[in-house]
Amino acid sequence: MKNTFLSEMNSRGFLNQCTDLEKLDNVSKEKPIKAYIGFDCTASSLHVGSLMQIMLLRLFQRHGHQPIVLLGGGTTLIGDPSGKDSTRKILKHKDIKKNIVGIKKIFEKLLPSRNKKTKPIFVDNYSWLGKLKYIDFLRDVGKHFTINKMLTFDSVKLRLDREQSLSYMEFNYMILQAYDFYQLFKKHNCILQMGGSDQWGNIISGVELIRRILQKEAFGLTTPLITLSSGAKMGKTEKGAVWLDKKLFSAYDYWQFWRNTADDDVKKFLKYFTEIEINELSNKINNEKDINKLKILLANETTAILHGSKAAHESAETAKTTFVKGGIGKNIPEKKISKKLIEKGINIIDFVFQNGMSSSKSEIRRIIKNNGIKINDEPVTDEKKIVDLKEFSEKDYIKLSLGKKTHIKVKII
RNA sequence: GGAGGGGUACCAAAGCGGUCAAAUGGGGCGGGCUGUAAACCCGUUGACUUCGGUCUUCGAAAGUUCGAAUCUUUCCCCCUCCA
Repeated sequence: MKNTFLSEMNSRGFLNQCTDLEKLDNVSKEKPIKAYIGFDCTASSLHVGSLMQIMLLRLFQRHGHQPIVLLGGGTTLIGDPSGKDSTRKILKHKDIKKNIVGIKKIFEKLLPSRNKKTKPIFVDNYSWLGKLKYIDFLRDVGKHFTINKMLTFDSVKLRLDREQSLSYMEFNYMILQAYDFYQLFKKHNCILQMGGSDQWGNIISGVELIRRILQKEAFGLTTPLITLSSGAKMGKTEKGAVWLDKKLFSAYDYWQFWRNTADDDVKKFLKYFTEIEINELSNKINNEKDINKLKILLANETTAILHGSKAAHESAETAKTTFVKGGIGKNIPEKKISKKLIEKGINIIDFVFQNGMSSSKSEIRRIIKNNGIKINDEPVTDEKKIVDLKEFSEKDYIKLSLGKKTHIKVKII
């Protein structure tokens, strides 16, 4: 294979399954194609769980193709049963609309749009699903699906096997997604649908629907499921989901998230989540003995892609001064406190509590007992300690730490 | 429609009148060792506390009792088997 979008996908480890790899490669070599990935609109932002799909769209663009981002304003009303144990709570239409606005912003940041030929096309499947007429839909689309076959798809089968209920509404999800593909094929000549491996069933339903109605060939391909060495789900931390929106998850935290990647996941993540040329990347991976340097590289690259290289640089510097030099970096969250309060003196527990480092005073007490609270890197041993101006004798701020990783700067104003 | 089993903390799961803020395991958190990793070890894991305690928890509500997660009644929800 030459350096095509598929060959790069393959060498970066994105390729899991494809309906017809060879043919798709040929078609995409001849001329630019369009591909789509659908995204649920269950929240107002996306989190790293969706990042792989976004990286895939960027890769697709780099090779001169045009991506279509399908925002599931219609399908989110139903809820995809794939890979889920139970029915999700049903969202209101107006919430979904709000979510779409938020999610679109993320994409606008992550998918370059300067080049007219590769700039992303945004569609909301509510625009056609919302207009469907039930009887017509059943006659035109429903007749192409057999219950026999639908029952064999994992999304349905697993639920039934486990005797978990699957509503008729959810049962229809795959038909709607198949119909989406059909619509995009017709309207935009979109010949490829991509997605995570759990989407395989839904994707091939669409490929088949297109073949049946239009007698045309469409393609589907999936990416592997990301598994962490720990077995946990990607993107969950003690602070909750790792959002791609700066307001929900700061650039510094984002950098830290990647910096804290487990050893066994680093190489894989570098391939997935950075855009370092693949040969160059392989060299780096093979020659770098110090795995921590690779983690820093990963954190720098991923943060630069999402929040810009300036934010990445600052986060790296902050981490360096905070963790390596034991100082206090620029991007450390800063809290302010009035001089008056400090002059009066404030109990350490209240001080930590008011700075939002923990939501429970009991927890703060416990952590103090375990030497987990530090002021300017000195452990606080007495939970009755009063914080006053003495602590600020050298500078107008102090470094307050909870555990090894949570540090804030408290400044007097 | 019939018969039975069950709902306990973040999750799983013990407890079945007082010694229960509730065993144990997982997860989380803090510490140690390290490399801001993994593994391992120690501590901790309802809230508040003047560290004496106080308050709120065992599906929901009402009741019995000096005293209830434990007994009674009603209600809600899950599951298994049979038809």
